[in-house]
Amino acid sequence: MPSANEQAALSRLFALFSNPTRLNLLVALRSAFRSEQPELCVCDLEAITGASQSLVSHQLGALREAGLVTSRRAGRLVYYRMTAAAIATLLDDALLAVRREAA
Amino acid sequence: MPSANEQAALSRLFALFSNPTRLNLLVALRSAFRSEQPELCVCDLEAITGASQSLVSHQLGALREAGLVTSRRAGRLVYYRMTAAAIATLLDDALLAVRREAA
DNA sequence: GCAATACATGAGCAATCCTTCATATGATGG
DNA sequence: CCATCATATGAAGGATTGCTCATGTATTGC
Repeated sequence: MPSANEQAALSRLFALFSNPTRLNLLVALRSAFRSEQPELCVCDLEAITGASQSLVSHQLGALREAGLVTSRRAGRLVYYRMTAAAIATLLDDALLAVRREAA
Repeated sequence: MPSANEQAALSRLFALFSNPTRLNLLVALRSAFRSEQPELCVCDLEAITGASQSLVSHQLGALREAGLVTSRRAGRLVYYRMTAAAIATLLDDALLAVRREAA
C-alpha cells in the first residue's frame, strides 16, 4: 500500500518510461551502464535511436531533469549515464513482465 | 537488448501505468489480488480511489482492453481482478525502485 | 578571431489524453 | 412493468505531450 506521494512519484516515473524515444534512450543507457563503458555521448544516442538531434537532446533533458541520468561534458561531446542502478533493474523487471505476458 | 516489439509493448504498458487514476486502480487491485478476496467491484474502486463513477469505468475499460484486468458480472455488480501476477510484481518492483531513489 | 562541430533550447503545431456531462444498458425488487 | 441501482459509453473541451524547425551556446582547430 504505497503512500500518495509514492504513487505520484511512480506515475511520474512511468510517464517518463512511456515515450518510445525516451524508453529507447533508457534502454541504450542501461546496457551501457552494465558495460565497462557506462556512458554514451549524444551523438551515439542519436545513432542508436535513429531520432533527430533535437529530439534526443530534448528527451535527454527530460530524463536529466527527472534525475534519471546525469551528463558530463568532455570537449565538444556530452556524455550521459544512468544515475541509478534501481532504474536499470526496473527496466529488466518490466521486460520480464512483458515477456511473461506475451508467453 | 529488447526487440522493437518488446520495447513497444513496454512503452504501452508504462503509458497505462502513468495515469494517476489508473495507477490507483491497479494498486488497489494488486492488493486485492494478494488477498483471499482477489476482486473488487466498480463501486469499491470508486470509493477507494475517490474518482467519479464515469472516470473509474472509463479507466477500467482501458485496463481491460489492454488485458491487464478482467471483469465478471454478478447481478448488478461487476467485479474486476488483475489478470497477471507479473503485473502485480512489476508494481512491487517499481515501488522498490522509487523508494531506493528517494532514499 | 572564425568556421565548424556538438549539443541545448524555445516556439509552435498536431495529436493524444484526461476528465466531465449526459445518456444508454443491464439487472433487481416491488 | 417500473423505478432504481450499478455500470458502460459517447461526445466534447481543455490540458498535456511529442516532434520539428529555427536558433542559441559551448568548444575546438586553424
